[in-house]
Amino acid sequence: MEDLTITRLTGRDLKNWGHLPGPQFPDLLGRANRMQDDGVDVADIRAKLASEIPIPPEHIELHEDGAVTFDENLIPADADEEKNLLKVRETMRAVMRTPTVIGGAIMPDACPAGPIGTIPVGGVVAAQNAIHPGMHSADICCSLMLTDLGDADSATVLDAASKVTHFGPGGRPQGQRFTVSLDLLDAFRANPFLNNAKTIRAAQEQMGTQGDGNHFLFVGRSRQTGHTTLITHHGSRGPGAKLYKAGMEVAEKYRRRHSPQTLKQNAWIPADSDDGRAYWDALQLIRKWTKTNHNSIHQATMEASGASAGERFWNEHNFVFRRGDIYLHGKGATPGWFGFAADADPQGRTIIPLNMAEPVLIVRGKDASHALGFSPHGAGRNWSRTEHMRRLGAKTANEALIEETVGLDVRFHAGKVDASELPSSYKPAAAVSAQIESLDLAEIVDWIDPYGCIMAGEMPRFVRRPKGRR
DNA sequence: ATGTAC
Repeated sequence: MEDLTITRLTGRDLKNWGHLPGPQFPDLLGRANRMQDDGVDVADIRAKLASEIPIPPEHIELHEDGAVTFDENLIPADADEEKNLLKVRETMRAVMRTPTVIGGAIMPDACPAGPIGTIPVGGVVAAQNAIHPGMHSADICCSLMLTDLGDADSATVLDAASKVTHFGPGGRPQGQRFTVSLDLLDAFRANPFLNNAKTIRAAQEQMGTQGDGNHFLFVGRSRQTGHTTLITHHGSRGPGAKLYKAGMEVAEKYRRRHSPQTLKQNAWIPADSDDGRAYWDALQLIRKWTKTNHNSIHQATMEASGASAGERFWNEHNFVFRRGDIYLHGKGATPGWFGFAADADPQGRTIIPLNMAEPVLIVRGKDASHALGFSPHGAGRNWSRTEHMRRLGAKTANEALIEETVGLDVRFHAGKVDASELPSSYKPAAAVSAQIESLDLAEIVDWIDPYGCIMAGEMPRFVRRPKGRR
């Protein structure tokens, strides 16, 4: 005789049918049981609920190793540079496996940054319909701005700048803050990636600040015009760092769902999603804030020195640029095609610094296809900070500074010489200049010979407090 | 890069 006992449906049955546990699960099971109580056949119940089985997330596989290639625009000059190139190559090769990536390039100043598979400094990555927060660097919109100050006295300008600019961590003290447009702050509040109390506060407190590391304020003289020239280098400071973090978090959610094989640092936000559109908008707002940051320091320096401004232009070298549906990520790479930004120099000029003792190059990019349209952003480093200290040997940072910056007025805001910013810490400037031209990346149209500069200077190393104690 | 995870 047939057994007519019907076992009551459980969550296990639903899972066997393909349903997934979640907030909707109790209701789903309740409905299944009620149908069963009403005498509905189990097969019919299963069929009735089938439309509620979630569609599994689409998984996107990595590219085969070597399937997507990148262009090398780097001529190593010695064993150190050979070693550097090998490391850059290895990390770039891993980056190229990212599913969204369709191409890449390295610049003459390329050097590794972070674990294998992280876009190097001096790296460019092209992705289709994807924004990779980890590929525009944490210092979103790190950039340079130049103002022609005519016949202003260089010493007067540098002294004035020393008084008005701000280096080091954090923002300006109360009473010395620069104003930030209320419209810009409102726009921050309207963007889901920027509508954060700490981001807004940092945007207010850190306007008119330059941070640390390789950021600088440089005064020099143009070979073309003979004019005194002010150049600043910094990025989006705290607000940008916060945006970077928020972007990485959202990208990580997509990565886990759709491409867990992709390296964490190469996670992306689909550009055509709501998240993608909001993140793109947030990048443009951070860019606007950064431009204002440069402008405010130039303006304050001019007012304090009595100089009047001639032409002014700027360019970012850590950013994402859109050409068609391709998103070009530059991490330490200068965009070199005409009109890379609506507010770029109408003459197509961009700014490439080398080191504190060398002229800053003014170039016109050649939109070289073998460089994805980019040129380098500086001289690049061959060694880590510790390796550089080792190579200085018995020489103190102060002695090295005196030796390497004869005739220049170099000031460290925090007082101590930062050895990692000395000229000897960078690749030979001449080699980078030569490669810009020999590799046909850009035309050098002017040189701003150094008078002097201000940098953050060495700061005491940050040590985190032991966990659980204060 | 950032007062370096709240």
